[in-house]
Amino acid sequence: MEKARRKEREFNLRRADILDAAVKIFAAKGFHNATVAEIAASSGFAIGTLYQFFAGKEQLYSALLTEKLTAMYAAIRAAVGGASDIVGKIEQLVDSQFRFVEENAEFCGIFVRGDYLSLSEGSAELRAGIRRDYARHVAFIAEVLRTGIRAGVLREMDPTTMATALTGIVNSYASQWIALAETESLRRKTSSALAIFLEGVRR
Amino acid sequence: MEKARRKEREFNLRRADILDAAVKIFAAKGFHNATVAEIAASSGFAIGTLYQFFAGKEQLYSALLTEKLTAMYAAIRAAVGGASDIVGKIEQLVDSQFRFVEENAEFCGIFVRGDYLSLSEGSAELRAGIRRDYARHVAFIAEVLRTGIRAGVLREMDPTTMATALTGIVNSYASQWIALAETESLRRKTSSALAIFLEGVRR
DNA sequence: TCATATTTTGAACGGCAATTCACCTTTATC
DNA sequence: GATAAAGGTGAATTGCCGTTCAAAATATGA
Repeated sequence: MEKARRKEREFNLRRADILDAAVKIFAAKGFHNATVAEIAASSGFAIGTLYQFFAGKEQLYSALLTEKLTAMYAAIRAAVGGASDIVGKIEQLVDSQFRFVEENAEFCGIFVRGDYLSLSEGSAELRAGIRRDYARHVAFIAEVLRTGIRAGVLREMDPTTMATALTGIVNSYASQWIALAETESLRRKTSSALAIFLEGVRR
Repeated sequence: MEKARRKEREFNLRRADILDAAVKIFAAKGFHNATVAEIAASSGFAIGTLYQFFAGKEQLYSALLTEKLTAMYAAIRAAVGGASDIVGKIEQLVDSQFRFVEENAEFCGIFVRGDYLSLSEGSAELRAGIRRDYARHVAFIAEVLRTGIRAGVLREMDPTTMATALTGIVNSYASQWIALAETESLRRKTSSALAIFLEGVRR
């Protein structure tokens, strides 16, 4: 049936519209202060309609976070995979992360508010999932760094410890940039971040 | 009047008891999922009594955060002030921060939950205050680093940029330590953090 | 000891916002 | 064009806590 195809496409379009409206509102007011009514109004649907797309407010929020973060991690992996030498990979790591933040400033604002995980106790899965994905991301970075150590380019040091430092630096710059709503490109900080980290870990 | 003295002392003791109970509960469940009734029960008072000490739930939470953070920043400044050379100051910075986190693991857990600022829109002051104090802290670190640059020990680079990197590294280690509920001392990471940062910024 | 002031108490109130669902409106099928 | 299915609607329902406040308990002092 060709009908089902179109139906599904339209369903996904509407769903995406809702998510787009939701990002803005969640970023502006946080999970608890955003109301379902507001998201409905902003996306041009009635309250009840949202419940056709998402089982509830938390599921909507959860979908938003999970889908965007998955895309971010994928983009970073792709960028890193594109570079051949370790230093290039580290550069790509920082640069692709900064690029994502710039291109999704509104979404990333959710994390800077300090309340991105203010969920009811019931949905511990989202919390756990986000943590797990983050841990995997750090592990991925550690793996990249490990190859650098093996190759003798980076100094002997626990790669997870190094990866934690690198993500710390990157997140710190990104948070700062979002919090101050700077207009200048965040990527101009790439060289500073790299300079500090690379000199710090290079053999 | 000697009576007033004792009254005040007792008032402060009770107040501290409430805050102690509140830390545990807020750290375990976050601001929204913690109920006033729970905090009251846990501190051994009736609900109504809490309202003699704090005007409301948010004010209680606000007092908790503000007072502890003020103490933390003061402790760090004192530690840094105790060292004479730049490298010593940076060491103290990292070490005193880690010490605070270790000694106040429960409190710091509030920040790692990802919902420490999930407040009603009304109390933007707390949010603003916490941000302002953090910005001041970074500015303080930048000032310390600037002296290191002037002295020719650290490389020429915007000190605020350096400070942002340093706080990023430190926060990253601290968050990791709390999130994983590690039993080993966090301070064993001091040398790694310093190694990376110092090599990264040293001239 | 008793009257008065102070403090404590927790049931009841009230507001808020997520969710539901009976009723429309649109679309599909014959 | 009639009928049915699917999708959309938003007022009403519901449950949840923060907050209040009249009454009870306790402290003060003459």
